[in-house]
Amino acid sequence: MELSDRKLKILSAVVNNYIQSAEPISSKMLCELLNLSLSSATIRNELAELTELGLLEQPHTSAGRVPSHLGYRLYINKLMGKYYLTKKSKEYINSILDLDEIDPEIILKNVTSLLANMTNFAVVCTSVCAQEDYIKNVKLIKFGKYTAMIILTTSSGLVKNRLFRCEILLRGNILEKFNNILVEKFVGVSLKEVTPAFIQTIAASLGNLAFLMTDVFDALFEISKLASKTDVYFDGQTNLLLNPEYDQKSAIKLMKFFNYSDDILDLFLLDDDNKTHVFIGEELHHEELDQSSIIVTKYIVDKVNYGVIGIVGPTRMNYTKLIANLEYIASLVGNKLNNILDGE
Amino acid sequence: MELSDRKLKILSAVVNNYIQSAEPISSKMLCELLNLSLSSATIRNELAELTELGLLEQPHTSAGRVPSHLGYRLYINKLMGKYYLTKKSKEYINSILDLDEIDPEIILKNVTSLLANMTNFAVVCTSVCAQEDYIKNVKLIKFGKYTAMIILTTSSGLVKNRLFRCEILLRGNILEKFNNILVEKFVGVSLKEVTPAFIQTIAASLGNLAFLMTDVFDALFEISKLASKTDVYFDGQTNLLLNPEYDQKSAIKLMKFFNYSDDILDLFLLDDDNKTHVFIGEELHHEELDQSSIIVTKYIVDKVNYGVIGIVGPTRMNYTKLIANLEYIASLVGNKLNNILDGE
DNA sequence: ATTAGCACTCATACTTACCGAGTGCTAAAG
DNA sequence: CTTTAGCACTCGGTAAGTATGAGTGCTAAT
Repeated sequence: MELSDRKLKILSAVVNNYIQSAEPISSKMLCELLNLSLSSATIRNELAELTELGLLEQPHTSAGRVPSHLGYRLYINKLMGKYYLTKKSKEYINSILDLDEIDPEIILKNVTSLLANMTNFAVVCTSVCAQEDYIKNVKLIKFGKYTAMIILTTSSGLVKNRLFRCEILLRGNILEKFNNILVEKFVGVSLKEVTPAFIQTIAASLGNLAFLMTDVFDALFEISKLASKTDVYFDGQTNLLLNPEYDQKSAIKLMKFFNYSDDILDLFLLDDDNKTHVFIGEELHHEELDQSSIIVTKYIVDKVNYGVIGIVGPTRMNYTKLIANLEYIASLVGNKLNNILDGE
Repeated sequence: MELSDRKLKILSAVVNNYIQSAEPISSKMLCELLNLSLSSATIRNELAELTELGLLEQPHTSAGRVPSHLGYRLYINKLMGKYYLTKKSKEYINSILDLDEIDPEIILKNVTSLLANMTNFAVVCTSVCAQEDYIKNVKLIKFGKYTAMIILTTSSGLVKNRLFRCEILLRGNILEKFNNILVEKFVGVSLKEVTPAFIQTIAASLGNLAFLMTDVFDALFEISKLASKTDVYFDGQTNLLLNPEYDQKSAIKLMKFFNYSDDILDLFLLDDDNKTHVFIGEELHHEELDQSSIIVTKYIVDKVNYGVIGIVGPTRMNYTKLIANLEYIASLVGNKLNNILDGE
């Protein structure tokens, strides 16, 4: 079914204005805004049909129109224009990100909080999904007579460390020996490969020594597991409280969802394409998020690896502007991490 | 001015019951609870005098009584009994903390979230305030042609790492040389001593080499600064939304305060004594916290060093129980960290 | 010093009324 | 066939009035 140009124009106007004002849009209001030299009655007819089609909704009989989820969907897919960031806001973003910082973890935390503050919504950001990550270096540092620390650095710039306890007395340069073995056997190994079975194989090749290294291997396994788990940075949850669409009750629900559910990340998983995606309300399939939308995109590192950055806010959000900001920041982050890892 | 025993008993009953019910306490209610074989009229007279003294308040003329800040203060200082944790809840706490984990950062994060979940309030916890902390080890790891990572471990078990960029090409074993110098010159040095001036002195003693190490020294300075800054773990902010005393508006104010104010830590600074402290409402001197109280205590590590753990909630909270839990957990954490650092 | 009794206060809930923004529909005009 | 003026209708929001009942303060008797 085809929609007339006029209908599309009207729908577009409703969405744009509702995003601004948070109030249902009336026929009279549209009359003024569109200056199509049409009477409000005509607009009303059009609105009625758009409502019939499920693209608009009425909070109650005597209220103006509000976009439905379908309406938003159409708007996002077809109608909304492209937003171009002002030079000023680009500069602002650059000024925050262009610090000398080259630690990926810190950069990503900064990005998350920057975006949360700029948008006044909640922001989720993941570390680089370490599909192809391998062990770049591993260090053992003596800490006490029976305690040591293992520090693992990966090809994607991640550093994880962990204290662990050894059953055997760590005297002399025994840790150094262990360290040499770890380096020899594990540097260059993909994180995914570091399984108990794999470690077992290595251990077997070491004869008696392997027995002394049980705790070291355990620690290596744990730290590898940790390093291959995607980190999730989450900021600005409380920003959502400031939005009129969330009353106390739904805000509480939302917060609980964010705090107790471990699978927020699932919401941000994307297909293979590198486009920005928008999920609206019910499309998220979580009752708590029916009034919320998510905009999510990838930042690409090293051509194949990537992380995701996403914004969570009420369905009534300024999609064009947010998408522009998000994509700009994602591209910056991608570049930045690329530069760092290029090992230049 | 002396208060009769009976008055104290009544005040105590008001606080105890108000903590439970969150509703103003009436004279009739007290009559039943106290079974002093007094009529409600007598109680009313007593209540009037306690109100006169500023220990109780009335939300409005025809409502029951609620403790004032002064009332809470008296209750906490003099009246409340000691709460003994049940074996079961001790066991519960132990079961969560007695994991094999020996990484201080992870332990403290766990403690913070455990306490937040147990109490349903917000919890703040600091890392060990590193007054006496010194550099235990420092490592340089090559990362790219011009990038390296510095990893600092301190005597209190802290590990901080940071990527940094070098102007000079990092070829051969040059980093190893630098590393040896750092270890030789800086291991054992107190974190507080690592100032630009101190570094300058060291550099001067190295002659030409110092020039090549500029970036390394910068990185060392940055990472020392980072390591000597107390970490603050904060959890359960959104729990506060669940409390009836915070309506949308005050909750928003509170969240803003928590998010944007860097000096939350100030609220938790304590004197030299090792007792648990309670700050009630206005005593905190922050308008946003007028309806809130803080309970805070120290965990002691190594006899002299300590960190703090604190609970933030509405003034109407179960002080005895919370104090008991807090102190128990603090002592566990102290012991645990002691064991780890004892280097056994 | 204690208590029964009573008038008084005030938050809460419920009803009623009214306003006005906005709609849907109809019938006339273009 | 499209557009529009006009009008009745709907319904959320606000305000004002009313009843209810829990709880108080005070007085006078015990």
